[in-house]
Amino acid sequence: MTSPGPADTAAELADALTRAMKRIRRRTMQRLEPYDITPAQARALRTLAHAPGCESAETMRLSELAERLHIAPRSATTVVDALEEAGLVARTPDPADRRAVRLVLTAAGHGALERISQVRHEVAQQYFAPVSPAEQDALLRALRHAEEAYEAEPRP
Amino acid sequence: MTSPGPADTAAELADALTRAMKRIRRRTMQRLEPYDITPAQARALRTLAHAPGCESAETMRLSELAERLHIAPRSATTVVDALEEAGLVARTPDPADRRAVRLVLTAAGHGALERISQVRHEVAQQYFAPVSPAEQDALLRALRHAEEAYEAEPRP
DNA sequence: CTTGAATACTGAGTCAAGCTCAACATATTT
DNA sequence: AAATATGTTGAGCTTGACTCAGTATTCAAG
Repeated sequence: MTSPGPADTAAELADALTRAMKRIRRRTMQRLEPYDITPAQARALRTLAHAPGCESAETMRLSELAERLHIAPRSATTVVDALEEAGLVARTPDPADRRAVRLVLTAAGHGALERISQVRHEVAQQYFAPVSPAEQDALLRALRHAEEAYEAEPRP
Repeated sequence: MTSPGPADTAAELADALTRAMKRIRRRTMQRLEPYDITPAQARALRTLAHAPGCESAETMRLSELAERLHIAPRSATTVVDALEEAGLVARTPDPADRRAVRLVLTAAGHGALERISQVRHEVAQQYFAPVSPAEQDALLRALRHAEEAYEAEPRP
């Protein structure tokens, strides 16, 4: 509380980040509501779309989805049930392992995903409009820098 | 996906922000667990501490807390019940308006708050360690810039 | 081939943290 | 005196998770 060193900057950075995220999340949710996409579904869809090494096919196992969402497999079943009922995702058999279920995005699922990222883009663009492109770039680089370091050296 | 214009930067910025916040929140929670402070309680305490014009006394009405937390007054009652039971907050009568309840942090409440901000500082510092102080400053300024603009022109 | 492990589904019951609605007591304001 | 504001309470609902336990199918190793 005496000398405004790097400690304070980092803490204030965390605060500023929190505020920004709150704003952006809140708005995104608001604008996604009309489409009947719940936050949980949006998360699942985005996770499903960012399949790991699968460049070509958006196909993932239920267990893998659970892991990536940090939820229990039992919960993932319920989430996928909802997604399937909404016609956004289909459960298809895995040819290689007939116990497994592969989750594939339907056309509607792709559409929903499209809307989600569209809204995210718009909201973010609007929020960051007052920040100059150069500053935006700097921001992005700094965040990526921190993230890369985090990924490289994860202490759980 | 063709021309990396400002739209993409903003969107990627939102993504990066999301990731950063997730990391920081997750870690902070992990490190706060041993103290039996739930996220909701931490939020309430921090809100209570950042009383608006009250530089000297951390005193706030229940309705004000509800508003600032964006929760219903009914829910705020429950939150404060828990906080009071944990001995972190005390309900005291408002001398000026005897319907009202003023919420004041107890000594334990101040202690908890101290731990919370300590942990936040440490986690943030650790996460942003790979980012140079200059970059951190730039980051902070940019975020504040966006935030100020947001506050100035809120379109609900 | 049998056994054990893995993958997923299901049901039951729990929890946290919100919500609404409705009723109520007490104060304040008009 | 009547209307309004502040807070509390109870009941019941919702979301999005959780655990535990049991089942069916399939796979992999002995």
